[in-house]
Amino acid sequence: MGLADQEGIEALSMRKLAHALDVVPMALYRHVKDKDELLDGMLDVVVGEIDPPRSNVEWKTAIRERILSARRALLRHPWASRVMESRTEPTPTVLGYMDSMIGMFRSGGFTMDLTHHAMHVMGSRLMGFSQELFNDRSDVDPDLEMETYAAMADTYPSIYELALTVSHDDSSVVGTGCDDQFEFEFGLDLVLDGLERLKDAD
Amino acid sequence: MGLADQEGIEALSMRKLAHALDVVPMALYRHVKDKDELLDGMLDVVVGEIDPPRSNVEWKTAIRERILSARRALLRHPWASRVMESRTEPTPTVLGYMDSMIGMFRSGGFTMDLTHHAMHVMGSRLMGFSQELFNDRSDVDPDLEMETYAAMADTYPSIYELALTVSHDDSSVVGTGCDDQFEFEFGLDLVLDGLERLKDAD
DNA sequence: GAGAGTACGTGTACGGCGTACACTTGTCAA
DNA sequence: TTGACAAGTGTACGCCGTACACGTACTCTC
Repeated sequence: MGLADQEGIEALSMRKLAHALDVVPMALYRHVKDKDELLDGMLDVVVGEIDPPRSNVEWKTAIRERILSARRALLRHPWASRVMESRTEPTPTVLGYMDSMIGMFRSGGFTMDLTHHAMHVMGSRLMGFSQELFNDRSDVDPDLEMETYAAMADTYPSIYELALTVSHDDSSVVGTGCDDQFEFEFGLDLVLDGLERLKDAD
Repeated sequence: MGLADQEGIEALSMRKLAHALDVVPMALYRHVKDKDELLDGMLDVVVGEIDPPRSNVEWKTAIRERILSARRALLRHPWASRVMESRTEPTPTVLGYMDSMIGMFRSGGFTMDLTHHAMHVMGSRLMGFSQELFNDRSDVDPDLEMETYAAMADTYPSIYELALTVSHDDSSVVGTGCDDQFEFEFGLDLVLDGLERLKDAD
């Protein structure tokens, strides 16, 4: 996980990991069945970092807090969401997390049906991230970025307009001006509020 | 794309593609810079299959329809969402699609700010899919699947309970009983309704 | 019609990857 | 002392993307 945190997930090959451990690649296979099992294990550690839910608070607060905790865990390991997306089968650890999450909805008064839909709606947000179309990594020079936007003005007028507005709103001079944490919570609350309305409509 | 549709995206290597085209692998590099450019091109075709928005309808209908069209395009090419997730930079085609989507919100009366948040909230749903924790491929025997669930009853009681309910609700005898299309539209409408409330609150 | 440019395909090769299989080595209980 | 067992080793295979140098055939100009 240290290697993935520092060098990026694409740098994590069985060979490089073995080298980092001063060991021959095949030695790893005494400990994991294959690379997938290694990745599953890494994810389990990340999921294990998610705080347990607080009790004696209403469902919305409890779920909100837990999901934000999941998000913090994922932000600590930038590779985790990408790996998570690539997994096709959940590990027991993840199943346990989902089970507990379902329980939180249920004990919050959700019908089984609405809980089901809720889990679907939450989607990857349950794990502390939400699939964006593209990760706007801001590892580019902000000035240059604005130039890029300016060059797009004719071709993509709406994107340009949006970029302008967002930048001006930002307290800093320029830059992407896009607060990921805010956007995440905005979406989370939108969904949770919507679910609450549906629940109370019953 | 035919090869990816039929054999799965993991079977699409430059070598296999070349073989399918009765050509030597390096010949492909006369047409694409590298494999990423090939994948980008494939996605562009998929995005091109999305119907243009209908005009003279309210924003919510227009956006809803367009996203469902995007979803149909993606369902035609099961590999597309996975590849989309893996992309890090949008192509001009995708930028165009996003630009048009932003425009739809704007002309629907959204402030620039709310449009910005809206785009984030929609996330991957904009492209016709939404990131699920795990794709419950139902390529397993339904009976066996229920057995699996039953075995999980003690360890994951909430998942078991949910699986039971969902199965019983289903009109068919058993099976996953999970209508992906319904769940997608459920989530889409939840989000769109929430956005509408925020828009009108201004 | 000759030559040059260009579009396209070829062949070989390199360095990476995951991992199957057969092997040694170190440790410790009986 | 022995023998089981956990851990690490070495070699090898078949895949992958793709750099680089080399054909080959068509087209366009003089």
